[in-house]
Amino acid sequence: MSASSPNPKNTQRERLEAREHSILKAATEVFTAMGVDGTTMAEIARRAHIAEGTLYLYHKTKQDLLAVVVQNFWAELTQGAIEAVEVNAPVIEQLEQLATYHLTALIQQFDMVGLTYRARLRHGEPEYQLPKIREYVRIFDQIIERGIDRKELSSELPLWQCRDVLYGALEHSARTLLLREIPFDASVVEQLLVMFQPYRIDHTPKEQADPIETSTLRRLENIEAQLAILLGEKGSI
Amino acid sequence: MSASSPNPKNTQRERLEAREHSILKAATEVFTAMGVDGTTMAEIARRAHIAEGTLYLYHKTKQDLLAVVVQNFWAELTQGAIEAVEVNAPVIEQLEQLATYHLTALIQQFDMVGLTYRARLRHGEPEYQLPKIREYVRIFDQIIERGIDRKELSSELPLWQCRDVLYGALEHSARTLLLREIPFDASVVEQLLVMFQPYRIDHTPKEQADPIETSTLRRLENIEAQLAILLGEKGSI
Amino acid sequence: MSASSPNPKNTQRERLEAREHSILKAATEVFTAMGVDGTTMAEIARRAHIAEGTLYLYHKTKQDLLAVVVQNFWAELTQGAIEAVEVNAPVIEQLEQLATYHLTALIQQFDMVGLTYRARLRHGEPEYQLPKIREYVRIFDQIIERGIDRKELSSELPLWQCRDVLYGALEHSARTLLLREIPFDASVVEQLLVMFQPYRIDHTPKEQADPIETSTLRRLENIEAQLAILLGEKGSI
Amino acid sequence: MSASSPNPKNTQRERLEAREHSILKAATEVFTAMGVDGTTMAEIARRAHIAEGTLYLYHKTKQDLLAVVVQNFWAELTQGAIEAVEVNAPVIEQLEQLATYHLTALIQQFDMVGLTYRARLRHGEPEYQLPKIREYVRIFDQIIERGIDRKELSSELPLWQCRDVLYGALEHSARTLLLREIPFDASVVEQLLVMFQPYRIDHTPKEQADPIETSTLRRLENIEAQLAILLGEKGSI
DNA sequence: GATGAATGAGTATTCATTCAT
DNA sequence: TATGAATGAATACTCATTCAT
Repeated sequence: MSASSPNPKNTQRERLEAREHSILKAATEVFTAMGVDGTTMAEIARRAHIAEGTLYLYHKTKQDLLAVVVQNFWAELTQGAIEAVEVNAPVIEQLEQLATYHLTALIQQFDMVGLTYRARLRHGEPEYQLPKIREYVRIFDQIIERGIDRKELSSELPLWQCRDVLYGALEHSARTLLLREIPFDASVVEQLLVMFQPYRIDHTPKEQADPIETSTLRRLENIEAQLAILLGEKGSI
Repeated sequence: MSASSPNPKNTQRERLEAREHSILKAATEVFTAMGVDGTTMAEIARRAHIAEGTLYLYHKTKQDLLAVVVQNFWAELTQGAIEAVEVNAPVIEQLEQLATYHLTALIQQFDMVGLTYRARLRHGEPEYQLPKIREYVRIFDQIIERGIDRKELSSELPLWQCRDVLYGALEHSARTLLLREIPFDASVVEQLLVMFQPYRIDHTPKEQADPIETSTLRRLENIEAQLAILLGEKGSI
Repeated sequence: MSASSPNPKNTQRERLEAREHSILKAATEVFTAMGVDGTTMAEIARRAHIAEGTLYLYHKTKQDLLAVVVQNFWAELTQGAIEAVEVNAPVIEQLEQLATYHLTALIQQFDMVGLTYRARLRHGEPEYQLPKIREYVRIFDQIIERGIDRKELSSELPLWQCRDVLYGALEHSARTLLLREIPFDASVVEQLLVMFQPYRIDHTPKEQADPIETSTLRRLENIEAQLAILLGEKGSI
Repeated sequence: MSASSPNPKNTQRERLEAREHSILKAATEVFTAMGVDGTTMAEIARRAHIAEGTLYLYHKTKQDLLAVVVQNFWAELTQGAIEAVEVNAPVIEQLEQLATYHLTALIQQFDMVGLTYRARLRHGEPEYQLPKIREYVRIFDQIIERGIDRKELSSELPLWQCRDVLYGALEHSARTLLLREIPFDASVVEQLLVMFQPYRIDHTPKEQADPIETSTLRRLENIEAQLAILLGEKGSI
């Protein structure tokens, strides 16, 4: 690297990255606008200002390209969610922030949801989990964990049941809000937060839980842990 | 056809209906097994034991046939839901029955959910509502209305917000339960019913169930269910 | 079947057969003229006056079509060979007739030899024998068998060694004769027939023809043939 | 390479030759294993450990590379044949040695025969002769010439007819022997050698050929020579 | 109504070849 | 010379839909 050129090697790499980016941009536009079947590799290439063959240097298959587009969406969503949540706020507020962000984002880019389902299909395997979705989902889990750590939430909270309810409800609500052409509705989020009420821990001192009951809980936890091992933790998101 | 036949004119009509039925059956099988893109009109015709051209006497396009298949599914789902709900039970129980039925049915025929989304797409129109789905959704509304009539629920209850949460959560839960190969999980339904608590009008004041205790019981039930799976009763609900 | 139409059912069948025939004709022309790789399904369809898709109703694959074209060639060759051989002539003459016919036919349609090799390739199997070739080859065997039956040939004759020598030599000779633009050369056939001398059972002892004398005559005949070419009768055999 | 190296300039040339050699080796392997169509320049480059573009510095097109590969094969075959033939043995034995060598070699590397035919095709030109094959074929001619010189063979022997029969028969025999999974069969060679019997000159004294006949022969030879000129010696191998 | 042969538009993918570094 | 990223032409095959019997 000579002094006259601060990053000469990058010239090439940067070009490649710029291309990769323009391909992704073009693909996202076309997939979103035309749907998976309506999308042509030729059209993506045209919009990315490259030759059709070049597309295949970056993505082996139309399906692969779709998967990358979708992954990309969830990665950006993750980034946005991280920024939307104030870590120091009460967890119940954090949940509200996450839910609000999720609902808003889905409403704005609902096409990506359809693409996500199409991207999951994989050689007859029933479902192919996109890794980036898992990362996104982790944000919810982290908030709950934080809440339990801070004694704001009961450790009894059934994690994935709540998670499924939250995301499922928000996704579906986004769909119908779009249908009704309503840009956003906070009451949906409110409804959902009710779900967490039973697990909120009031810090005003109250009676200690029954010690016998407590020991029962501990035994239950042991059993559950052992079951999880037996079941191989199959299919957990 | 003998003269003794009570409805000779039906012979012809019956034939048509039988054909229509076999087409629908074949189409449902193929769409479900092969996906929309993997399905060919030729294969449907073969399974229905009719000529390819005949298909088009009954359904103008592949899309239309898909739509009818999907409509049919929701119509049958509606029928099942009506039978699953005991009109005279407390509405909160009716909601539980509906939710349980819905979750169970989706888990068993989740492929139809994917088909439903594909059937909605309509030549660039953003969404094409399938009428039969509306009928299905009405069942929920009717229960709520019944509850308000009977003074069991507050008229403040935000109807469609709750509806979206309920259906969205159940659909998504069905998806992930399938993924985890769990045949059914009642706790999802229970979580959702909490949502209606604020709108319950309790006539006989009674103690609020301890949420922790409740959840403990639920967890016990889940453990039993999972043990059942391990013991080879997989697939039974 | 009404009397007014002698074969009404055939109308349809005949159409199909006519199509099949025109496809084969077109395919043969194009494959022969352009080579396997130079041949396009579109071009074949065009020449056969049918749609491209129709081609696939008759032949599942380009390879399959090629195979049929080649089979067809050998079937016709077989027919011609049967007609060219006089069953009642001395077997040595029959062999000459067969060899002459074979050489002549190959010279006229040598492209088919190349196609034959290309048609043999089959999914990585080293060689895929085309059944019609076997039938063709049987003609040689039958003559030999006939000769042994009639005591004109010794049963010591090594059947397939001689067969390979005969066909291999004729094919290669056809190739080089074409290269030299010589329409036919009887001396090749004569050379080959020498091979059968040791196995001839001569019933009427007679003088062995002087090989030199014979070859002199043959050369004279060739000269005449070549002069004929020079005089513009090129192409006639 | 240090200055003590006796030919420092060769370092560079040697590198080039090593590359050329590794390209040829790689190309031969891939063409042989995958067939012409199954072979990609990329794969050849990979096996030769060079960049794709570099291939084109050594060989202008894929066809050219194929031609070189084939030429190379025939050059090596020529070398082997020269070594296989004992110049001092009786010519009939030399012919046997050549035939045996040829048959053996073809059986071992029969893929090259197919490649040879594919290499001949040249942009619509009917045939494109590979020079190295001519050199190989010359070996046969040399043996015959030697035989005539040594008075072991008659000068009447029709050179190229015999040549075609020999090579054609051997090639075809190799093909079918492979098919029958027979590694080698000497009887094929034996069969072929019978062909030369009529032209063998017995050194036991016998009657002088008819002088008139002789002069006739001489006149014939003159005519043939003149005809050859007229025909332009076109296409002779 | 029923048939099924015919249609032909539509496209992902490959790969020999080029050319800017 | 060497590289390997970029090119883009080229094509077999599918399948929803039509229409002559």
